[in-house]
Amino acid sequence: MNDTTTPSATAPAEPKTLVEGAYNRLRRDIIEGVHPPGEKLRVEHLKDQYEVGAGTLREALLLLVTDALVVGQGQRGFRVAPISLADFEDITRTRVLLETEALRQSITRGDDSWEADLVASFHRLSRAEQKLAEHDVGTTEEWEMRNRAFHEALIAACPSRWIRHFQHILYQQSERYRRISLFRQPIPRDIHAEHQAIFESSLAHDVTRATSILSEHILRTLDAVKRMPPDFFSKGKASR
Amino acid sequence: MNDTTTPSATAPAEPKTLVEGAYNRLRRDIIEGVHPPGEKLRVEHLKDQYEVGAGTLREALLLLVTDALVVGQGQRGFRVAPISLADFEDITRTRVLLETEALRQSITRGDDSWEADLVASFHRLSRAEQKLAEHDVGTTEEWEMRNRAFHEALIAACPSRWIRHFQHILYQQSERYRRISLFRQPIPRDIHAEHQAIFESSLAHDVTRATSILSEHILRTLDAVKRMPPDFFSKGKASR
DNA sequence: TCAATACGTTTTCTCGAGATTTTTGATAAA
DNA sequence: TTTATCAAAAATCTCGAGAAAACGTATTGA
Repeated sequence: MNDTTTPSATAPAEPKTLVEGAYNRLRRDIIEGVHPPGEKLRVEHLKDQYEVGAGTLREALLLLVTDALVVGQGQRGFRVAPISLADFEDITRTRVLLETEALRQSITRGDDSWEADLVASFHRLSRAEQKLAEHDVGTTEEWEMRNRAFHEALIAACPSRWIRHFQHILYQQSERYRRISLFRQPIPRDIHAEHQAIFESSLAHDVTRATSILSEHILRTLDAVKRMPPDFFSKGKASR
Repeated sequence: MNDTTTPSATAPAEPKTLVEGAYNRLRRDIIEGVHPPGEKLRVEHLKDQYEVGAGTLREALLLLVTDALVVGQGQRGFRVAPISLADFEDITRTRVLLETEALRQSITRGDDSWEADLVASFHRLSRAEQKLAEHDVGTTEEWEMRNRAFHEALIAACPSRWIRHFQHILYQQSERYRRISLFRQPIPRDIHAEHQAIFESSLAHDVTRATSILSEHILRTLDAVKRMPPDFFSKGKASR
């Protein structure tokens, strides 16, 4: 929505300020689970870890409230936003609502340039999935970036900045759930096939088919998380 | 979504911290147009006006980025988010998408308690609209609060926190447009009749009718804004 | 007259220290 | 053992000053 909150997912874009730098690193660490859900985020400790002043780190935390990755309770500091199955179900269903609508508009309005970008990002994603299938270590990071880029390319032609903004937030949220759950067990789904089906029907401007497959694609991750051990979410309550 | 960003619209809830206090007052002033769109928000000037330190005011501005009422561009300070007809059209259509879905779920799941709250908030809104019709001065503030409360009561039974969160942001945005445009000219619409129709069909659990009327209700404000003088938005560019 | 450069001013960004508030831990009472 | 009270410790919130960057203005040269 603006420079401060969306530092361009494709090009990392050099942080122009210390606050932005701390914000970016903190966000990555939260999404990757370095700071687990519910953890107390003490300014005094974190300022050393991220090598910035106390005020600067506070501002970075405030910015993370924007992404709903951190919750602040006045006079009682900050915490990593907690997770729960109910929350992920909510995220997923809302994401389906927004992302299918965005894809519908994107396919309808998408021009040659949109198609070209989509082809490119699908190709990059395919390569990453190929490497992933060959069990190359250290490629999940790359896959995550390209998966995000692919999903953003799909809806890039949607003219609604607000839908894209909300989709960005929700994607970020679901990425957190995916990282701390899915990658701990082998992925049974043929994700590449799903992506290919979405890609081809989108390129063919088949709105009905594309949105339908995308919807299933997103919901399938919810099913996978539902099959996690039932006490998985309950332990992410508090750090003390 | 959390204490910091949603200080409970119904009960103003004493700000527990100076940052929250400055945040609340700044937000109100931006929505009411005291700080017009595009205005540069200089910390040095504003800290005296709102009687807080520079760092504190900076944090309040950061929080306003969450609501997309302020945009910050690293190393170049903050501005009131600009407005445009295209943006309002986007806000309105996205709001229709989310708010009709929320109402659908709310009507489906709403119990007796939801109905009771809805009846109460509609009554309060009706009284305010009565006073407004009698040209009582200084009641628009009250009407705004009750109108918001009514719209929130409608979707209160929607179980999705995320949809309600996004709806809250979009409502706030459209309130800004409404205040700086609609109330400058007499309101030709019979808004009370529209509200009554939404109220009655919702209470009757008539999903199709309720969502359809709500949709028209929201879109009608867009039509009204479209009839504003064409140079209305272009002057809200910059302050220098 | 216009463009480009250099200087001075304004503003933002950053940090560390002091004042409040919350939390912790121990002691005493029921 | 549990509950209540109170003091110490830790963390948060707040402020003002210094460093860095951006902006506006005046000067210079063509």
